[in-house]
Amino acid sequence: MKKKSYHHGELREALLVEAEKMLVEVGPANLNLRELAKRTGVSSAAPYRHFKSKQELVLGLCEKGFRLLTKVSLDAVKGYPLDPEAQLKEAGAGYVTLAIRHGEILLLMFGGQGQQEEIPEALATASREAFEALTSIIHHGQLKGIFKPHLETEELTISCWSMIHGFATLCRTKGFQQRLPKDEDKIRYWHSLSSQMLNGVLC
Amino acid sequence: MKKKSYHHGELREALLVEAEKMLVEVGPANLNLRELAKRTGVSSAAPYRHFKSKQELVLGLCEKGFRLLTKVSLDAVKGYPLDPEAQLKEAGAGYVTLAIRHGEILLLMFGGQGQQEEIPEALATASREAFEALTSIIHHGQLKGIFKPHLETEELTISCWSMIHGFATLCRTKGFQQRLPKDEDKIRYWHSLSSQMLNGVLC
DNA sequence: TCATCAATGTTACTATTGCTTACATCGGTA
DNA sequence: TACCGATGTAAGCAATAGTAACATTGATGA
Repeated sequence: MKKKSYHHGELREALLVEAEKMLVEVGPANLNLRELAKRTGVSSAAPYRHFKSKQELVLGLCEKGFRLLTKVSLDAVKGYPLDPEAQLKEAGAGYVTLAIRHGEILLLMFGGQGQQEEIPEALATASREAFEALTSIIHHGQLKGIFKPHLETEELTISCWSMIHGFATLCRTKGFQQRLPKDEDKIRYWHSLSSQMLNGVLC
Repeated sequence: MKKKSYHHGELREALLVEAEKMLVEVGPANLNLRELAKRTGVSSAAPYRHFKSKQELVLGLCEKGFRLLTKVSLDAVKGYPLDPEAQLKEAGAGYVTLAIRHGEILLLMFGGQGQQEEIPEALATASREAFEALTSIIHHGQLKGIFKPHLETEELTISCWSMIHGFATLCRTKGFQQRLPKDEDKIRYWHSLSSQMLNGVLC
């Protein structure tokens, strides 16, 4: 049981966790710090000790999201150590799962909020690492001669990311939800799509 | 020269036009009705005669966006009347152009704002029509035997849309902007990518 | 011709919310 | 143990979404 002291102890992390829950409930437009503070059990000014502004809190969420994204690719590599093609498909499936479970954050990451003028170093790093993790899969696939080796690695990565990212974000639109109501459907659909989509990548 | 009367005349449309300009300048989070009203030259309460809430104005922007998207596909068909493959590539290029010119609206359409609980009929229709316009290209391509005919049309459409949509939205992320700073670069890049990406679709 | 009316705009207001300032409380440490 | 930096609270300001009551207009029909 948590001690109920004057100081919270891990307020920053608690705020991020609560913020995502709230995001799911009320949407990005209705996320407000007063309510968030109340839910977390602190005064409305307390969050400002950990985030300079509401915007910075949102960027904190984005950073978490990119780290999740990186983990998706890394886990895919671990899951199929010697099979870049399987890694790529698995990474895509993980991406889709992420879109289902943490869709609101994904929207922040690639949506309006996370795309402002000044991007903090921590966020830029997290974003770069996510891209590099996927690039690594592609690169190894090229070295093994499974993915087209005559193309630029980056170009191939962007191509793959476009497919994965596009499908994952489309999964979150209303019209799509009607076609694929259940989460399992989306994953299954991804596996079906990825085969034909990756035709352009495989040798 | 405009007449300066008590009544504006076309306030609804004027607000939408001004809203997009403002969106580009200040971002979705900082879009506010007071400033928008001032820019349009009316009082801060006037917009509420045309939009029940700020949210509804945003949905109005989304609707405009989907109509632009529909036009992209229809124009591609007109441009290459008998060549579904060229139509598809052209539609993709148009999509990318749209992402460059009206990126903020595209983010609203597939981002958080446009994805709320109740979607008005007009917006749902506009969205459906955009999807159908692309579906139509794919379907004709299948009938002509250019696109894989043994696959479900819808599945093929989703596959294509994922690729196009993914690349178009990625075009708007910071990391990407560094790699492809100029607009022409992005279009050229698209043409380069689309060839390999469409490998999974063509016969 | 002109009284009427619906549409559309304005002014004045409230409630909410982001953020700041001044003060309170805690845990670690010299 | 007395201090101090980190972290919390309370109170309040300014901006903004939305509402209500009133003003202006052009169209309509007796």
